[in-house]
Amino acid sequence: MWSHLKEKGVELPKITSGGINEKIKPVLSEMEEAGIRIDCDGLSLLEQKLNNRIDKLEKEILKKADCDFNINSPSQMAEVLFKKLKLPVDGLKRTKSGVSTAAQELRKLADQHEIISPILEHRELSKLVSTYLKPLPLLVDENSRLHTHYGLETTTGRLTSFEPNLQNIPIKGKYGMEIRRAFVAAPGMKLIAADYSQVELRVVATLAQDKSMLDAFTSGTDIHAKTASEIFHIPEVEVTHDQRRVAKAVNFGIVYGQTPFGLSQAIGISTEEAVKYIGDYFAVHTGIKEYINEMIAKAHKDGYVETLFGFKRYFPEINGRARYLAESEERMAINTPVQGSAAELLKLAMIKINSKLKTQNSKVETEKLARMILTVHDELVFEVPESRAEEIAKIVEDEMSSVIKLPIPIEVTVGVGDNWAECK
DNA sequence: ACAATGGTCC
DNA sequence: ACTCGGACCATTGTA
Repeated sequence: MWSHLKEKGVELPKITSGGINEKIKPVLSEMEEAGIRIDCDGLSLLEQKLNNRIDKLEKEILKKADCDFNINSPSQMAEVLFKKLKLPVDGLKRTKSGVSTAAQELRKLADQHEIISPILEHRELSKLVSTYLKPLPLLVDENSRLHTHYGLETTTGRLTSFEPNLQNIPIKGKYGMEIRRAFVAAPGMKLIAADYSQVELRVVATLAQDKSMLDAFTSGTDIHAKTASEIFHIPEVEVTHDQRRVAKAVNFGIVYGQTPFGLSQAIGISTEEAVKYIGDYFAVHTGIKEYINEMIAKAHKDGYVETLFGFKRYFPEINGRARYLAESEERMAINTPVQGSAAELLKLAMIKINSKLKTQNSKVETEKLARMILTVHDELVFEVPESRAEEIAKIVEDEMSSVIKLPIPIEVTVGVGDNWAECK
């Protein structure tokens, strides 16, 4: 499907998507076995701290509601907010059972009642405690190491992580980094974190042969700033923080098969504005527009699309009468080659790096092994002897950025530290 | 045991 | 009326 890209400078190794999956299985097993060391005391200290705050917030919320109810229950929360306190429901999303109390909706009510702010903070903190701080320490082995399990059964070719899921460890917010600080290197070792920057946008630029995007990545410009200059019709140097934020959402949306409504919801603008931004975007990015049309056409005609390495995803409903299902599958047809090819790049890099590390490790004693211990979609984490950290960081960076030859650079950011948060 | 709701990540 | 890709997991409430 993508063989024509060869003339444009894309060189694929002799491996198929299925071949990659067979080759990565032993790599994943090794990573599962290796695990990652957790500072349980650190987590439990943070848990206590958050629990104290949660207690205070709970008292505050119940007092402001002037009744007793279960804050963790969306239905009871809706009852209190919209029946007892009579907060306005217009413009709020609804669920099957009533008015939504999702954080995104509650934020719209922040000015209406002082109960909203403590509720949002309570939600945030109780999420961190119940999903991460409490369960993770229960799962460590005798060496304080956490062993996730990796799965290969996704519709796009990405990996999954479960029991526990280590691919959704917090990073944003007030406490995200504090939690990542508890993912530590063993004594005498360092962690290395290496991630691809904007790999999905680089992949779609390549698949679509979109001139504007290829130029941006070749010259190393800030891709979101460039998009902002295109949709706001201003010079790149005049782009404001907020314009860049909007442009970033547009770029993300491209990869997702975005609709004006979806974009408007994502960044809180009107659908009219969203229509304008998307229209102006496609006026410049004709390659992307064509890519989208081609994937939709192919999915309708052949019933599937595929990734760079030939992974196929089928769309059984795309020619059916259910419009919603068909449109949903059209968006998947746009996204799957992008997300799936990016996943294949990372898998191939993992296979190559694992082999390289094996060669390197053959010279050292068991205690000084350099191991790949975690993968999070576009990021790899390693635990390596302190003395070899810089040398191995360089190897990882080189292997990741040269994993296959694209017409544009594949940039990699590498960081070394004593814990995951420090690797930036 | 299961669905609904909500939330974390890329 | 409703909507942008891919996952996993905790809690509540119902069956």
